[in-house]
Amino acid sequence: MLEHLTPPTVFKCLADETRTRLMLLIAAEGELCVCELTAALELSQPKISRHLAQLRTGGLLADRRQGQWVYYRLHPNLPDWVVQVLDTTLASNRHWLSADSRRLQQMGERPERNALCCSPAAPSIS
Amino acid sequence: MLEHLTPPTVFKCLADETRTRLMLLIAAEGELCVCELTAALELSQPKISRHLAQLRTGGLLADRRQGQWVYYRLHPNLPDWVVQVLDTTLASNRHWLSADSRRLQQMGERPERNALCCSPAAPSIS
DNA sequence: TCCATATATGCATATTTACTGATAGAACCG
DNA sequence: CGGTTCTATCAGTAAATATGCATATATGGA
Repeated sequence: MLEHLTPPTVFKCLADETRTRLMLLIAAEGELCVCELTAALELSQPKISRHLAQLRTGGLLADRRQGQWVYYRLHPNLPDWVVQVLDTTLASNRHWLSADSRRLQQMGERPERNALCCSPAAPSIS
Repeated sequence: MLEHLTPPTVFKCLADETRTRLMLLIAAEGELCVCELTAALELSQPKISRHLAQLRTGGLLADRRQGQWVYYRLHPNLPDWVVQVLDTTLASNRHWLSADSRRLQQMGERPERNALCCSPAAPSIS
């Protein structure tokens, strides 16, 4: 299903500042909901949602709804090389992402994640 | 000089099938001239040249002229994480690149590379 | 100098992609 | 049910990007 994730397909998904920030934040945090991402990136909700939809359609992200919130995580069947690319990029570009990370940490009243029944999402890199 | 190579900037350069193939072939081979790349990808010379120019302008490739040929290699000051991303992608997508590699190997009368005075280009991954 | 080969670029066009604002859908709570 | 919050999508438009063709530039050799 995800085996047609060719290199240019993946890079096209990442070829936008908003989408790169979304992917790296999610790779770093494990799972985030739309409102958290909207707050972290300080962008309009429709804009965030549209880019998330693009990443979901492209097979890079998976989503689950819990109550009123929709949480996004890296797609569980993402090929290893893609995860490696994200981790490598994240590891060397923490400072580039730092403002977003900070806004996320300082965000008040973040929705609480309830444990998943089967497979809790973990960051691909701590 | 290359420190403004942010993740989205790099991914934008790679967000095109032709450019991804060019970058991975060059990463695999070390140094290739325009006519070799044109033969490997079976695309028109202006198209190849234009994409190479874009990669050069973006700071991903460096070029040198030797006689009538212009050779392209990964930019020597490319940040480590970019090289890692390329190597990771190449390692897991050899089959995707195989037709291009084969055409390159089977190409007749490839121009001969003379040794550089200072720093011979080596593949970033063998 | 004239010609052949290799590479780069200008221009017009076509395609893709992103953005804004408005609105629709879904879930929760009283 | 009615209101509120969170998320998704639609329509129209603007902007960025890719392409083909012709042509310009550069090098080497007869």
